[in-house]
Amino acid sequence: MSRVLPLYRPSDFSYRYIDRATDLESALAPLHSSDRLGIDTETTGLDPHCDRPRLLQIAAPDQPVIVIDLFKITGGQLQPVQQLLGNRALKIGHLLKFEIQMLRRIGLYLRGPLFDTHLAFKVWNAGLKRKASLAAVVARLLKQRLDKRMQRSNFGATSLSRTQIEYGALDARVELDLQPCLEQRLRQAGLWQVARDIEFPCIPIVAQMEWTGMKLDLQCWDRLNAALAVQQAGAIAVINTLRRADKLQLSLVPELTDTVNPNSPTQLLAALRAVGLPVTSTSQKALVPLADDYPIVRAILDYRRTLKTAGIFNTTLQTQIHPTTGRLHPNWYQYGARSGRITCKHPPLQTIPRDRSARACFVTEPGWCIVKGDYSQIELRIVAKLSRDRQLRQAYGQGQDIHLVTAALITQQSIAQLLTHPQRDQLRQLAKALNFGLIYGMSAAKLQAYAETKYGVSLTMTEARSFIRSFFQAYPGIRRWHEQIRRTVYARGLKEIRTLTGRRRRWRDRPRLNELFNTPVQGLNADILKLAAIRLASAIARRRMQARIICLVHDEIVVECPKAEAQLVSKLLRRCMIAPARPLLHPVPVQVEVKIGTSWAA
DNA sequence: TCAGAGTGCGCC
DNA sequence: AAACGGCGCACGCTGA
Repeated sequence: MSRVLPLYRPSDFSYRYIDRATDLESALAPLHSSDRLGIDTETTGLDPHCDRPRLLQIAAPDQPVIVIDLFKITGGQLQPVQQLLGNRALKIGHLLKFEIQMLRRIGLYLRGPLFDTHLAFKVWNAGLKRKASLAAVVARLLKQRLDKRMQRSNFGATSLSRTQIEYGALDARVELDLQPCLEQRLRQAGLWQVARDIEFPCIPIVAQMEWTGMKLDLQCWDRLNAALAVQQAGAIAVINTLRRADKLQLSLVPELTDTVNPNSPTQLLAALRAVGLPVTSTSQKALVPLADDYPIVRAILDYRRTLKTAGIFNTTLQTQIHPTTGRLHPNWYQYGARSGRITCKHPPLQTIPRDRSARACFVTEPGWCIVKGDYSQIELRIVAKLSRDRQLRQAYGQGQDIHLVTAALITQQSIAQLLTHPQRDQLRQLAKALNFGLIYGMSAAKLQAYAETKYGVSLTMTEARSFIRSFFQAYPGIRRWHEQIRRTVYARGLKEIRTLTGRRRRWRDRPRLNELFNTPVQGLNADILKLAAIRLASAIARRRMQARIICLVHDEIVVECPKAEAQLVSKLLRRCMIAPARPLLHPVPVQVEVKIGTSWAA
């Protein structure tokens, strides 16, 4: 049963509304001695490149909240505000990436250590589906109700109502009450380091990525889409030879029957069965084995592949180019995935096809270039570290091709023998499927399907089972690592697991084993990427360079910089990616590949 | 009519 | 018993 919570309204609450530049300096003076400041803005909208901040509310302990009207006080008059925002006090806010961008819009820069109550709540709750809005966090932690009715009111109005101003002041004030409460919980749960050293320092980078965005070469993109359209037309022509099964039976005039909609699994399945194909599903897994024998199946798979690229990117990507900046400004979610990974949408830059032709459309301004760094096989290296498997560690230690090593181990051949093996490439592909699947506890049935669809390797169930057996015999450390997680977490019914840095993922119900195997790996991967980005951003800032991080894709950092900075950026990028990873993966070596180019394809 | 679960597939 | 994890998006389909 949900009881109605009391309205949030601290007894000592007061505020001062400042709309004259002459009052600003004296109003802010008492706040300079405070070591923590609650920060909030009220804006005319959510787009930092179109909309404007109207109010800036700054709360300090035992002081009235200062509410500054940014329509009335502007430009150089805001100098005293910048002094405060740039000082060494802890800046506390909810979703600070947004405040940072809005303030930047009017030339104010928020500096100093940050404490984000949204992210702190995420760190504490990762894995649980809990709302993390300010009101939700206040309700859960302070057991009070935050009045949000003014949130969508018109903050662009010439004069603001008393209620609007008070509402803004309360939002800044509540940050001061939330922060110690959240910090205590994080400390008690052993999550303070993750919040302080990883999540909070990452906020300005995320703000920067949203603010800067990425440039799309529209002509390049159109050419790509034209080529895709041709491929797609070809595939559709083949598919159009299919007729809707229901009409096929009913109609005496086949010419008038409808062709099947290739996007409808139901219609497709019926049509394929009607022409005599032995299928029970139209999933990739079911269709791939038939592709060689039936052109129609090949056409369906081709169609789906081209549709994917064309569908998302032809229509949506172009419409998402910002009218003011001419660039794509995705939303980045710093704690988007339960594992701690960053996610991205509108547009989903992290799912842009990997081929050169697609990524080459992501470019930069004349005189600038793109430098990108990739971790080589970071997930498998993390497994080598966590499982302490001797084989795996040794292979990485000697810089061997890990997929080939696995191929050698399961076939009981030496690598030298394998190099001259007639099916060398196929065996390596199979080993790749094993490496990526089995570390997270994949079943024989799934392995069979996975090897087929992803790597084009056909296996019988018996073969799949025997490969799994050989895999774990070859890597007994991985088996022990699984066993240990099963024993110490799964069997005890624990509902959380952590990464090496202490990041935690929780479950409401009992987690599945596979999730328990995966989370420490994917989570540590996220930790490493964030640490690397933080290090790089600070190296760039220290040198007052113009370079900026514009995209993070799980094991990849993309930077944009003037050409003159390229060499230095590539050096820093490599150094900053290796530095945090090395101690976390020790003794497993880290490998980073850096490229300089004029597009994301580099 | 519309929200939402389901399918399928792009990325890591 | 059931079994690789993490996402976002477009689509057809379903049920209220």
